[in-house]
Amino acid sequence: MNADADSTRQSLLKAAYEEIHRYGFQAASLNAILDRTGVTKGALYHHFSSKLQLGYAVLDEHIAVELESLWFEPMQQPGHPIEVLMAAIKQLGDHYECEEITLGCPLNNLAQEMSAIDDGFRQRVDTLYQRWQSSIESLLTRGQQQGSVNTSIDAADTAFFILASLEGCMSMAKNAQSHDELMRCGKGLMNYLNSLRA
Amino acid sequence: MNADADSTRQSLLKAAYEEIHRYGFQAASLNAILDRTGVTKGALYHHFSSKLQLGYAVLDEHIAVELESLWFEPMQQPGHPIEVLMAAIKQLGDHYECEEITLGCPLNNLAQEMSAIDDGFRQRVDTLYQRWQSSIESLLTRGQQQGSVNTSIDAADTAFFILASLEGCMSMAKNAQSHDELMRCGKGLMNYLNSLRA
DNA sequence: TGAGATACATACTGGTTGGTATGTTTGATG
DNA sequence: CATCAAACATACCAACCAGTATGTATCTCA
Repeated sequence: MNADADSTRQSLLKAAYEEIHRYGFQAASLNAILDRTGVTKGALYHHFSSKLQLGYAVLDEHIAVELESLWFEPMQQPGHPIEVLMAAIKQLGDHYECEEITLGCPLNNLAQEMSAIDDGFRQRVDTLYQRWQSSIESLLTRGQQQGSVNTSIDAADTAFFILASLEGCMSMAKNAQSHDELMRCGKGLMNYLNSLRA
Repeated sequence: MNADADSTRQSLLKAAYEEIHRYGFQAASLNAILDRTGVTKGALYHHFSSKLQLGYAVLDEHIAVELESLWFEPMQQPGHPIEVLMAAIKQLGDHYECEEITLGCPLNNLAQEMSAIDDGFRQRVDTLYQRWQSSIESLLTRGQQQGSVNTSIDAADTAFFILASLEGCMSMAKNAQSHDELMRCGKGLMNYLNSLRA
């Protein structure tokens, strides 16, 4: 694939991501994506064999990459595990504020919409959630070994609950369409995280 | 409206609820709902002026009623607030197990899908969430007055976080398609609730 | 018993959807 | 320079969608 071809592919992915983020996968219109990019239908079907494959590519190549820089990288920071976690959540909240709270977490949106009706989506989302969860889990385990995190908790279960709460907070904020509600929820989450200290 | 007319209306609401629960509102097909019920299109548009109004009716007359019996009634039980809360959550989890975990919480599904693109849905969901939250809040407040709940927490913020976590847990379980994951998440939630005791 | 409203039933429409068939242009390679 | 595949472009299609126009039973009530 030459450079031009790759750039049209990327612009399709970006436009598809935005369209899906706003309207969901099923309601996302290929024609709208084409209008937005100026790409023609022939070009789209040259790069992606179907709407479904385009959706998978958005997950694999766009959302997964964004999650990498927005979450997995901040989690690599040194320091007190609880504080690293809080900082990562805070950063996620800030980014989330910028790009329209009302659109929700792209990953959670797709999970909600598609996991019950398409297994390809479900498995991809599941893989990302598992990586997400284990990144939290290993942070907690490290803290337990260092003596900075309460050893009476189960790291895996707790990590899972933290992730669920985080998604729940973003979900509630999306519906309330209010940053205040997100902050409110964030407060509850921070309280909980503090209760995990040793 | 006579008894026959009301029963066709109810069967439309039920089928619409099921179709929406599985595929979402936008992807729900009126023809599929008609096939499922044996009702004709003329009858449907006699009872509901549009697909949107049908969707609103599903929220107002089906989901709201279900939430009433599944949550608000159990919350009226006497006893230790934290234990009442836990019992209500457990009951919700049991019911949730029966009717296909993979379909998710009907209210949360609609919130996710529609709140960003239709204000009628958003406001209805918001109202239900607010009632849901304040039912938890008043339980916590009662506990604080009785001395059974930690007085250092903010009842409103905490109630909001509990609700968000609950929705998050159901959301994660939906994607994982596993009751084990729901239980895992429930364990985390129970731990958190226990930490709120005085 | 007759008039009018309620409760349907049937057939249809315009618009949109994802997808395809068939072309043309462009760029790499021998 | 010729060749061939990659990278598009245009026009079209059948299926489906929500919604409507128009007709007909049935039920109520004066």
